[in-house]
Amino acid sequence: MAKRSGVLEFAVLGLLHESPMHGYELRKRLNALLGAFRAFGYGSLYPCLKDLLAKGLIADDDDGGGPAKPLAGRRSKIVYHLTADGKERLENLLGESGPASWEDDGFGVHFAFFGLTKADIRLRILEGRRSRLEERLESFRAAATRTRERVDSYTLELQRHGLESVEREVRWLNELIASERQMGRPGGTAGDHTTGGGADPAG
Amino acid sequence: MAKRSGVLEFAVLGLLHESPMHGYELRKRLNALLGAFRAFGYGSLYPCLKDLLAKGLIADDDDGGGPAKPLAGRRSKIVYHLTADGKERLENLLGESGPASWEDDGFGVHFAFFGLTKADIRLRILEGRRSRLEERLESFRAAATRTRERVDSYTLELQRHGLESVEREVRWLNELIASERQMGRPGGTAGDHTTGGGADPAG
DNA sequence: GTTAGCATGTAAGGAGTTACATGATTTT
DNA sequence: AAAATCATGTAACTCCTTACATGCTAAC
Repeated sequence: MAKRSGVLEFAVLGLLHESPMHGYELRKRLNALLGAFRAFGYGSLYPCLKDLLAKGLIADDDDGGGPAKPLAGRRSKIVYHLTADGKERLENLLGESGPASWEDDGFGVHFAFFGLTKADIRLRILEGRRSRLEERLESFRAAATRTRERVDSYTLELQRHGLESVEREVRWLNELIASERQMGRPGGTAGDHTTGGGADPAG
Repeated sequence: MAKRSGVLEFAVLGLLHESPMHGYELRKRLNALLGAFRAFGYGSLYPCLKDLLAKGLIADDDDGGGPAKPLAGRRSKIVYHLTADGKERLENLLGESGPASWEDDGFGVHFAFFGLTKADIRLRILEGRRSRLEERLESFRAAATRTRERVDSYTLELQRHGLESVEREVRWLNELIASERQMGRPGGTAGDHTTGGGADPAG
């Protein structure tokens, strides 16, 4: 049930919430936004837009906008925007803080739209992610201990690097969580967020 | 065409090359080996074994081994081993050094079996991976520069973290490449490999 | 006026996940 | 003998990728 929870759908809704866009531009923004951990092609994006359109979560500006097509029968750009239903769906997605938002993909999108997310949800997602990673660390370390004698140095090196990467992400999360907690103190307003500042992340 | 090139198939062949095993154990070893970046369930593994069996790349010990089943009609363990064809296929996979071996998944498996890989191939894969990552860095940085003004601090933080992760992997690769080059010097033997030793990987 | 890049789409299919279903063996 | 864990498997499904197909628009 957890699944990968439609990263694309979420990202598209989130981006269209900021401003209406057409597919081609959407794809660029998408890959700039998620670039670090995910990339989509047109073959994924356009069918997704089609679905969202069919579900009534987005609409193209052509509907009721009169003859907006400048030339022949086919328009060359289709600008999509969120509908009321789409906004509602996005709100629901933004409100989720379960397992789906801790997985690699899910976490990435959720984090990318933290600017639209309520403070308590942000914190729960960050903490969920952290314990997810800590679980992984434990099982890696357990597995590493059990099989240590019979692996070559390359395998070992791969495991070491993987482990360090995860440890690094945990430290990152710790900083973010601390920062969130400090922010939440005074009024409880979910407004502005100054990115850490200093806090030199020396190992 | 590059595809994701059957990570599972490769990993299974590689593990069975070390020693014959049954599915359940294979899965544990698999997830210990690749754990850092990939995990598979039985729903993936068993169909894969079935395929490999059908292709004649692996065989279960039951074939020609007489009545090895200790009890009733159903055996409770099925131990697989590589066939000659399977060994050949593995050799081919180990000899690949194209784009498929630079992608996230592909690289992971290839690296996991560097112990079985020839020195020149190892070097080519490491260098291929490095330039792949450097391409990514460039396009990220370009995208970041273009869209900098209109993203919130969380998006920025996500991109920064992603960028640093990639930079970190590049540094790791640099160390590995240097180590490979030094190793290759004297006799040209692809035998033993002492893992770096010191070389404190401080940021 | 042609190349390069913008822009939209579809059909076929690969790769793996989830949930389900079942039985054997070991531990308590 | 109950519980845990070992062990094997299947069917339905989701999500995404690849390759293909097409036309518009700006630059050179």
